[in-house]
Amino acid sequence: MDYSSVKNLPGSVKAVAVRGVKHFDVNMIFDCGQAFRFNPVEGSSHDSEWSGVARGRFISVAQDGDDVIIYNADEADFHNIWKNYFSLDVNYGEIEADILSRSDSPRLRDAVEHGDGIRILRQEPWEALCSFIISQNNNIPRIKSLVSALSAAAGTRVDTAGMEAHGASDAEYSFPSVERTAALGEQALKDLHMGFRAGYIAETSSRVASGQTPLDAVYEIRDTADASAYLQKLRGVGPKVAACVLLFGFFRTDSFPIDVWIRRVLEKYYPAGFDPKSLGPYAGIAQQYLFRYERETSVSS
DNA sequence: TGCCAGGGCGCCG
DNA sequence: CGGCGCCATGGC
Repeated sequence: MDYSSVKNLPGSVKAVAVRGVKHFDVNMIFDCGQAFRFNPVEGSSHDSEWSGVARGRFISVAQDGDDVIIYNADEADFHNIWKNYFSLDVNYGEIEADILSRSDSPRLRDAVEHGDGIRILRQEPWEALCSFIISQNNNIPRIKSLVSALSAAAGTRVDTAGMEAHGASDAEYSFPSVERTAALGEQALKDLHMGFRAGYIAETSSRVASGQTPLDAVYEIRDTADASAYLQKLRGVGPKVAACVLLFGFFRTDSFPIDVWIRRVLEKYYPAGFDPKSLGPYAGIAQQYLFRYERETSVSS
């Protein structure tokens, strides 16, 4: 547990305060490229605040030191949904210690120190799968734009009453179910500017929705390499996308996505080769620290 | 303006 | 199998 107490807050909008939160930095969590539907809240009265749609609900997550306030959620919602979504039932202190115990790389140590506060979100499998198909050969701002457009086109309206001051637009939409995505068809996806990804999403969504390759089956696959191979049966899913889906959509923390940024890290600091298994059961979380650290230290240089 | 982006596919040796 | 060109699009 990385929090100490939970309590409803009075106010015009329902809100829940989570106190004594550890290893939680809302800016890092939503700005590390794992989720694409949250944006910073302009004019927030908190130190930092991000809002967006997850699990079919519009929420805003504000942070002041060790206090986290979730707007448009109450204590029951926290225990039913958000505790799990933010993996607050997981002890990140132990995870960081485990990672560091398996490597003497000063680079990794720096990355972990600077990345403390990142948490892996437990996103829904189809949202993760579709989002990371969209992510291929794309940049994060445009990924967010495309995921937002897809949600508006095929998602359903979510309640934003009273959330205008927390970044809610006139209309917010859930991420579309795989069935509704499949119903869109390839041409509609092209019209959303998905480009060459339109065919991938059309084919994969109908294959999943029809039950030919159900995502639930992944839960039954013990070995992560086998789970990756299963996902790669889907069109538009290669090793990188599969790894991201396993890490962000199934919380398989040993899954280690290798993208262009991580490839640079490995080439520079592990020229003799690198085996993700050497980082243990939380290699995927270590990857997040390295990913953020590499991007952070290479901006305008 | 041109390079690049949290890659995968198809083809070629 | 390993390497390579291509794929649409727009951010920077």
